[in-house]
Amino acid sequence: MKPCKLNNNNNMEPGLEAGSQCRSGTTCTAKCGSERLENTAKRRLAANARERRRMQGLNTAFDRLRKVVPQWGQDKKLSKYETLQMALSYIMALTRILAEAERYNAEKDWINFHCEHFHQENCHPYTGQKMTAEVDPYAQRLFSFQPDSY
DNA sequence: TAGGCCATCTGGTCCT
DNA sequence: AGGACCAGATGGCCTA
Repeated sequence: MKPCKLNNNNNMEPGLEAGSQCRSGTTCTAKCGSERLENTAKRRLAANARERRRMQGLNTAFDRLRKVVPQWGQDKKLSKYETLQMALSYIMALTRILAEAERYNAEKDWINFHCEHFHQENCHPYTGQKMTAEVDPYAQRLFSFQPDSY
């Protein structure tokens, strides 16, 4: 039999081992030991259940992440590792898009301002029209996102 | 059948 | 003290 390693039983003094004296005065015999084992087993089962719930929560979070991350081919669901890698790549791509868009807007404003004041005859001021990917080099460059290979 | 992925159990550690 | 978190072990399922 294993020694009384655990000190969580109220009847046991810390550090006592099987066969030594309990607080109640009884010896730590089969009954005491079996109660302790029972408590240990109960706590283990409770811990297992908590761990299961925790992992289920984690998996739910992974499923939610899979839904918002690009999936290359719908046939096979991304593994957890792939999901994290894809999320990382996706966030970086979106960050790049934002940065480029801001820079693009700044350039556009500056050009419009420059035209209004200095070169009106040669300018084609920005009208807010959408540009297609075929004619807009920025759009082509920004949406060429590919997942990292690993 | 080997390898990848996953769920679960378990013991240890940290935190409240 | 008890719960959360973590990492290692193990076994099942699936696919190439």
